[in-house]
This record gives sequence, structure tokens and C-alpha cells, in this order.
Amino acid sequence: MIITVASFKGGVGKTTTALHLAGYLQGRGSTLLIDADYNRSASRWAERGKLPFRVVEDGSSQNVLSGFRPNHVVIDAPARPTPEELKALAERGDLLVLPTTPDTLSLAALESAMTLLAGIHGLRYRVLLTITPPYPSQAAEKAREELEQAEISLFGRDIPRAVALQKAADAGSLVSEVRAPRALLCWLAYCAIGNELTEILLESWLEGG
Amino acid sequence: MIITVASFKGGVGKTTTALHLAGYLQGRGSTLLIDADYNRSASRWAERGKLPFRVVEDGSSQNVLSGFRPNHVVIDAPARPTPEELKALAERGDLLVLPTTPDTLSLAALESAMTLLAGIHGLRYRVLLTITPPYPSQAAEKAREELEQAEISLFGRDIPRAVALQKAADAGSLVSEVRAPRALLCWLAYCAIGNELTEILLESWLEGG
Amino acid sequence: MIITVASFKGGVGKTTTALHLAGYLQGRGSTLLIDADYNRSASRWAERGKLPFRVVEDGSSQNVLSGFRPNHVVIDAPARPTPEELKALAERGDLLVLPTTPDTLSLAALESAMTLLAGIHGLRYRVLLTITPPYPSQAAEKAREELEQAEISLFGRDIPRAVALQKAADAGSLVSEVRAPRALLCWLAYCAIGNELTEILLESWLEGG
Amino acid sequence: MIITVASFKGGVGKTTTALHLAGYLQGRGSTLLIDADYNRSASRWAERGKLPFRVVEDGSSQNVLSGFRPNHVVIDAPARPTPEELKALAERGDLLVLPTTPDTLSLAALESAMTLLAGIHGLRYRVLLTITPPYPSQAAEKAREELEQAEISLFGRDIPRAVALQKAADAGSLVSEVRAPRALLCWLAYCAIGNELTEILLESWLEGG
DNA sequence: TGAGTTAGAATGGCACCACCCGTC
DNA sequence: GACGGGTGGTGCCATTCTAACTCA
Repeated sequence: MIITVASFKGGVGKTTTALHLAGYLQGRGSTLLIDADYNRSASRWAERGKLPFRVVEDGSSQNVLSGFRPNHVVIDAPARPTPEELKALAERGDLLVLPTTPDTLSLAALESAMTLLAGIHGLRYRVLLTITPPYPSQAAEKAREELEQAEISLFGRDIPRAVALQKAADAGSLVSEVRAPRALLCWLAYCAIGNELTEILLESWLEGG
Repeated sequence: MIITVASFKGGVGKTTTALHLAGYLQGRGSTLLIDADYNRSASRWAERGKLPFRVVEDGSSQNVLSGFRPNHVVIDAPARPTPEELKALAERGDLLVLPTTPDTLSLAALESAMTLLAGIHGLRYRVLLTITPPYPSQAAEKAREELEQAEISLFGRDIPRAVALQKAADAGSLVSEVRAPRALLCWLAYCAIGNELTEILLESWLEGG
Repeated sequence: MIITVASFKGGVGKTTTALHLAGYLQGRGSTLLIDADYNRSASRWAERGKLPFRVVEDGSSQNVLSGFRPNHVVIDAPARPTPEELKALAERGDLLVLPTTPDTLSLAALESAMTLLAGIHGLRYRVLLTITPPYPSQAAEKAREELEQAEISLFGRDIPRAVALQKAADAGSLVSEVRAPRALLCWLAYCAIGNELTEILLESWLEGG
Repeated sequence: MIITVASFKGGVGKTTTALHLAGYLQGRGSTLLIDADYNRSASRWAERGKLPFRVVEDGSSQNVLSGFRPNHVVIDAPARPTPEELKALAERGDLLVLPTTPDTLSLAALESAMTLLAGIHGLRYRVLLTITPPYPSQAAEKAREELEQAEISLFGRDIPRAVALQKAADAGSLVSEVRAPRALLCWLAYCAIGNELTEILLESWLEGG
């Protein structure tokens, strides 16, 4: 399967999401992460440590992949794509993952962009709430309600804000490999997203023929 | 004076910083905020509530400013500018404010971009640490040390992570107008940045002639 | 399915194991825990807090279950059963779970008792290593090697020693409901045991007709 | 003197306690350990290595002791005795030693059983906290407070959790003969219990006539 | 002189606690 | 004002590595 991770605003955990979804998919088959973001965050992450899958930059010559046919591909799309770019991204993959934080600015950028995507026929996407503040903040629930009212499809689970994800970035590894207070919780959240993702695609394939 | 706020990564509080610096400068003279970001976050912020200064979009026709000669101008620059754009931005204003969060990804993006700016002669800039996590996190101090070791100039004070700033965004006002636990602290932090900013420019004018 | 949890020595987490396996199975269908231990530990656990399944004492009159037909049953067997009791327990259920700690005394008691079980035809059982000390102790691995050399079947995962399980006992709830450093890890361990358990029974049903 | 070691729950160090108290008493006179536990843990311990005192099983014919009149006798009682058995055990010896771990399940079993013992006139007993987790756990202190509040007499010192005791069980010797980090500490703890024990009996003999 | 033994240092990890933030 | 929760720091335990010491 081909998963595209894109966002209309930076700093919402797009690269982190792409990396961990690739890590999850790697457990189900060989996976390739294509780093198409301009600042090469995913590539730098990979350079710092050891990731269980391959990471290549988008513009890199194809011969680096000679003989490598991955079962899954995750694309870390460029930030803030134009509607045309987004349409191309959506058509390039099986599912579009749109991470967003539960703050007003990110939600506003997301909602205004979603109106542009409404015109794309047969678009498969899911919004992922990320960096949600811990209890007792209700920001995540408020954001979820607001998005559901706008009839925007979103994953059933959020990615919490935790230092474990920062440590993973520091170490250049996945959060599942990090010793930090809530690392396991973060990894389980990404696994839940991965499971939901496969279910969505399985369902769409069944009905789509 | 003309202040340009730019960043190489999204979600670091660029718009929030531009708005509050404009709010601070408005107390010292008529101020205009130019919203040059593609997603119009500053404009939308202004539309939601009441800001004590004018906000115009970059591409808007000039006649909306007919007869308005502001003492100060703050530019909310587009996200992730190219080196050429950044050079143009730097030359367009008196000082470049570069907000960044203290996480690894943002710092890496900042440092790699700073190497590009090293070639610009007479560049005046300051890096502003934003959204710094509260005690007992040492992320802010670590980031400060790392940046100082890289000989990157940064403001003496940070902007803390607080819900007060989120509420300000929700209300469409400045954090000084918001009733929230640490609103005053956030506002004082921005005032301190504003003071440091005027000192920097005063000093540069004195020596620069 | 009917799971029987028994042990030849006390203090090896028999009740804890029975409770958490019941909690896991409850997620897959209505589950009943029969507390057949003389000291009523499971019943007392249930009285202290809120468990997501029903707990009844073995000798209680049947009418307390009037109209309740659980999908799964977990039996917290009496400690140190005689070979005849153990045979009856094994025939009463689908699988016998035998928790043991990795210390010499428990292992010796287990191995000597396993020789008695060797005569039972078609016995389905698994040994579960519990309360395994954390890194860098190698007690768990040593015990695992010793048991495998004795050709004793054991689950692939251990239940670690953690205060989270104590807190769960204090609170009268499952470890998944407890806020403690390694609570999630303990719960995942029990879930892994539960998964392995269903796989074992599924496999045996497939081949057993 | 005749010391009986019993417990209402397994895995609390009953056999270890009986062995080491016998080892201590051997230093004050010839001592015999009677292994009355069904799983023969004490006998197996003795078989593995070399203990400074004799160990016999309860049911063994008396002629194995022909001509041996020990000064002291320690009885490793069967686990989880009925009230009648416990009464018989208590009357059989001078003092009843009841080891317990500081966890909720063991304490609950102990306290409920102590209500049964309240009816026994002239019962001499002491509760011994065993396997107490190291600093910074407060489980031992909490348990001590709880037991004191329930007016249950307990020894002044605890037996800590340490690998030295496991190594002693592996080697079939007393912890005083083992080379391990905290072996001496464990042995001193048992010596302190032994001293307290003799003081208790001395005092009771003085007043009891 | 060499090998086995023993003591010390370093590592990794777990459990508790202090402090602060955000909501009710 | 009270409470629940996250983050970082401290103290201690168990193991392993290293080095020195003893004895043949």
C-alpha cells in the first residue's frame, strides 16, 4: 500500500507520523519511506540513528533502489502543498494521512484546505490529531467534535504530546526503541493508527473491487 | 522600524510572535502588520477579534493604506522561505526575528538554514525560542546552549508554552487581553522581547551611523 | 473457552494471572471468573474495586448465575492441588495455565509436579513465568532454558515484576486501569498471553476436529 | 525451644525463614528442622548442599532420630493450614512465626486468618515481614503500620528481598555461606530475628513460670 | 610467571518524590 | 483552593568489566 502524509501547516508531527507509520508497516512487509519534504527532516532522522526501513529522498536517482520492490511505501509529502500538488499526492497513493494539532490555527488551516479537497472525486483520507496535550486539557476532544461536525473523517485515536517522541527524534529511532516514560503508549497509538489504516484500505478494496 | 518574522519550519509560533510584537510596538507608535503567509493565519486571527493595530495582506492593493504612514511595520513572512526570499526579507527590514521551538527537528532546520544566511553581509537577526515546555524540562536550556555554541544570536528570553496563547488565538486578541492562568507572563515575555528588539536597533543605529 | 489457572506453590501470581486473563477474555466475550481458591483472594480483589467481569466463588449456589451464560470461564484453582484434583481441573477446562516464578524452589515444585501430569493423556497446559525480576537479572532466561530442557511447554512471554500489579491489587482493578510506571507494559504482557492462548486453542480445535 | 513457621499464603519465604532460624539456633545448641510442608522444599534444599543441622520429614519414622535429642526444633509447617491445624501447631511449639510479604494479598490473608487465632488462649506468635522491596519502596513501612494498627505483633526487623537468598537456595546452603552482595545483611537480619525470638521466649518463661 | 580469584568501578534500570501546569 | 497528571531528579539494586592479588 502507498500512504501519503501531508499537512497544510508545519510543526504538526508530519515527519514523525510518516516515520512511525513506516515503522508499523515494516512489521507487515518491506517498507520504503520517501522523504519529499524540503527540509529533509526524515532523512536527517534516519542519518542520526537506525531505522528498520529504508529512507530515500524524493529526487534521488532511482538506481539506489535497484532491485528493491517494497510492499509498502510511505511518502512524507512537502509541507503546505498547493491544491494541485495535493491532488497529485492523493492520486499517487492509496490513502492520504493529514496530521494536525488541536489548536485553532492548525484547525483553521485544515478546514479551509479541506474545502479544496472536496472537489477531488474518490479521495481517501483521514485526519490524525497529533501532539494532543495531556489531561485535563480538552483541546483534543473539542477539536474532534469540531472536525466531526465539519464532516471530516479522522482516525479514532490521537497521538499524545510526550517527551518520548522528542527523544526518538534525538536518537534517530522510533519511539518503540526509546526508553522514556510514555514511549510505549505513543507506539501503541501509532500501531492503532496503522491497524485502522489497514482496515480502511481493506474495506475500500473489498467494495471498490 | 521594520521587523520581519520568518521561520524555516511551521508550527513554531511565527504568527503569534508577529502579532504580539506588533501589539507591543503599537504601544510605541502606530504599527502595521503585513500578513505575507500563504495561509493567512494573521488575517484570520484579526478577523476573529479585535487587535489594536492594522493587519493587511501582502498582496493587497496599496490603496487600503491610503494616507496611513505607520511608525512601525511587522511582516509575517511566508513559511520556509528560500535563501533568496530570506535575503530579500532581511534587506527589506531592520531586523529578522526567527522563532523556533527547542525540539531537535526545528533546531536542525534552523541551523542548516543559518549556514545559508552566513553569507549575507550585515544581516541583523535574532532567534527566539518559543513554546518552551515548563519545569522541569530542560529542553529550552539545552537548545539555548546548542545555539550559542553555534554562535547564533538569540533573544535573552523565551516564550513559554501556555494555554493562554491558545486562548488568545481562539479569541482573536492579544494574550494581554485574555483571562488565563499565565497570560500576563506570556505578555511580559513578549514585552521583554520588544524591549530587547528596540535596544538592538538603537545600538545598531548608533554604531552604524 | 474454559481456562484453569493452577499452581503448585503459592505467591506466584496465580490470582493475578487469573484476573487479568479474565479481563482480557472479557474483551472478546462475556467472561466469568470462578474463585476456587480457599483464601478468596480473587473475590476480595473484586470487592475492593470494579472489575469488568463477574466473579463468583466456587461453592456459591448456582442461582446467582441465573440466566448468565458466559462465553469464557476462568477458574482460579485452589493452591497446591493433589494430582487427582489437578487431573480433574485439567479435564474440566480447555487449557491449564501454570504460573511460576523463576526461583529455584518454585521451579523444583513445578518440575516435580509435572512428572505427575505426564501421565494425563491429552493434557493441554502452558507454564507462565511470572514476577520476573527486571534487567539485568537473568533469572527468567535461566528458568526458561531449564524448563525448555525439561520439555515443558511455556508461554512465549513473561509477566514482569512491577509495582503496577501491586497497585492494581490495592485498587481492586486490573493493571490496565492503574496509573503506574509500567502498568501498560504489564497489561500488554497479559494481552500477549491471551493472544497466545487463543491461538493454542484454535490450533488444537482445528486439528482435534 | 520449639519454633513453628507457618503461613496462610505461599511464596512468602516460609521455608527460607525456617531454615535460617534453624541455622541461627544451631549456633546455640543442636537443632532439628522438621519439614512438614507437602512439597518438601526444605528437604530438597538440604539435599542440594550442606546445612549445619539435621532436616527430617514430618512423616518419617522416628528411628532416624534414634539417640538424637536436639536442644531446639524448628517446624516448617504445611502451607495454608486450617484453623484446627494451626491451633495444633501453636500448641505443639513455643512460638509461632508467621512470615508474610508486604503486599495486599498476603496481608489480607494474614489479617483474616489472625481473627481465627484470636480465640486461641495464650497463643504466642510473631509476624515476620519478608521479601521487603528495597528503597525507595515504602511497602514494608506501610505494611508494618497496617499490622500494628490491627494490633498484630510483629518482629522488629524485616527480611529484605535480595538475590543472596536465591543463591542460597540454589546452593543448598544458608545465606551466611553464600558470596553475594547482600548476603551478610540478610544473615544479620535473620540473626536479629533469632535474638528477638529468644528474648520473647525468655520473657514469657520468666512471667509464665 | 601464569591462572584463578576477588575487590572495585561503571552501567542500566526501577521506584519514589518534588515541582509545576491546567481544570474544576 | 484542590486535584490529577506529566516530567525530571535521586537513590539504590543487580550485573559486568577491569584490575590487582594470591598461590602454585
